[in-house]
Amino acid sequence: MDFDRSILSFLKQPLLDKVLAESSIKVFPKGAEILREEQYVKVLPIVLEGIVKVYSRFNDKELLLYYIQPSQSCVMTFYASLKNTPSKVYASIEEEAKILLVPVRLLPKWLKDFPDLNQLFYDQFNLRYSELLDTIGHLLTDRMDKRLYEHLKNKVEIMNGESIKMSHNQIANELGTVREVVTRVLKKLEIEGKIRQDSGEIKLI
Amino acid sequence: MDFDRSILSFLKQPLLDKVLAESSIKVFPKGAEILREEQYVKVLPIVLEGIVKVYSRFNDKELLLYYIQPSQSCVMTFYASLKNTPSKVYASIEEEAKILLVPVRLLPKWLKDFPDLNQLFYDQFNLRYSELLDTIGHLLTDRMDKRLYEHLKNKVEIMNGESIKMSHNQIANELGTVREVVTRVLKKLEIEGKIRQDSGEIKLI
DNA sequence: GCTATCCAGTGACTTTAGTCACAACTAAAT
DNA sequence: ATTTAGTTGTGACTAAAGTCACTGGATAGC
Repeated sequence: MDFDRSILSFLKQPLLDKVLAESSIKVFPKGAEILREEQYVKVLPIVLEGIVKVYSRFNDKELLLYYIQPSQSCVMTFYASLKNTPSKVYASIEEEAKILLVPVRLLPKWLKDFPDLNQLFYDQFNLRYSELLDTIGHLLTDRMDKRLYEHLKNKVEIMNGESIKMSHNQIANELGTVREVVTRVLKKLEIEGKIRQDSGEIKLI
Repeated sequence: MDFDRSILSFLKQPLLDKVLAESSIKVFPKGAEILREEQYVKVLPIVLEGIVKVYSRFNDKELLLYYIQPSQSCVMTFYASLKNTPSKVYASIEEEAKILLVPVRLLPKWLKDFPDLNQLFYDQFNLRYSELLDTIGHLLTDRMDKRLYEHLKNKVEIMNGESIKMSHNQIANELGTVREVVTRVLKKLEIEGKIRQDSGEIKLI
């Protein structure tokens, strides 16, 4: 159980002890798929380190829904587990992640014994809903150049890095568009002096 | 307190009595705005009869988010009230509605005393999130003709009526597009024999 | 009646994104 | 070293949606 306890500060004693006693910790490598659509869920993941990406797929198009950062959980998984319904989304590891796996069979009891825990999930639900609303707003009103630029800006912030190492194709997927469009728009952003690309890296300016 | 009690069957005794004792019922006329963005909320509405429309606005464009049908509540309002944060969405009356207004100051206590109540809100949150996901899916993959047709189909189903009486402009707003596009696409759907328009009514076929 | 306002219809045009086809480069694999 | 697969860059084209400008109808208020 080697991790920074302050990450779980949202869990008060004595709940924290109970959770830790029943849970396990696992490290997942970059790129690992941890949740497939239609999958039934048996553990609730709480991210301790790293970044998890949650996305949806429509026909052949994908769309990034949100990132789960340390001390956040996947509220979609929570609900799916609570109701024992299959997940509607996918999750994969964006940056190698250490994840606390909480067995869901104990959740109902904990929610009863520690009602404050509900707050946590309400907050997450609300957060994700708000993000989705923003996404819709962007889809509806912004053109690709703005969407792409905001996406990149958001990405470097969340990864708290300098640059982005992704293929144009991957980026296109996250935005629900196609490679050529990304290539073209990136070039345009480069000419406008907003980004710089070299050797497969994209740097914001 | 004149309404069909079975609509509130999701509230078990003795909570139901407490809620009814503290709440009031009000009838709102078609078109009334009951929630503005950025508004702080003091009552949680539970729809007993009629339909409430919840929508969002991005710059000048609107987009329909969901309908609240009888026995449903507005989970966005719930959260806003719980956290005392302003609402991010708008709500207006689509069909004259009888609404139970539950004062939010009592909610925290009730949630503690009757933990099952949380389920209700989780369900609503999940429902709304799923709907929003669908909306995004349609925005991302469907063209206007399909979006419009599905929208109309959905609308008659929810209103359980036969036809739709709305101006092209209103429809355009709900879909986040403009009047001319709706006019044109409706004409196209009419030629394809999927709908019929006469004297301001749209009938599905 | 006359006028103001809202609504539907439509042609012409522009813009944006997506599609197609193909060339050139890189890096890993045998 | 040669093949293979994945990646980027581009030009030409298409399709969809949005914009503009204007028409004629319907309706409500005075």
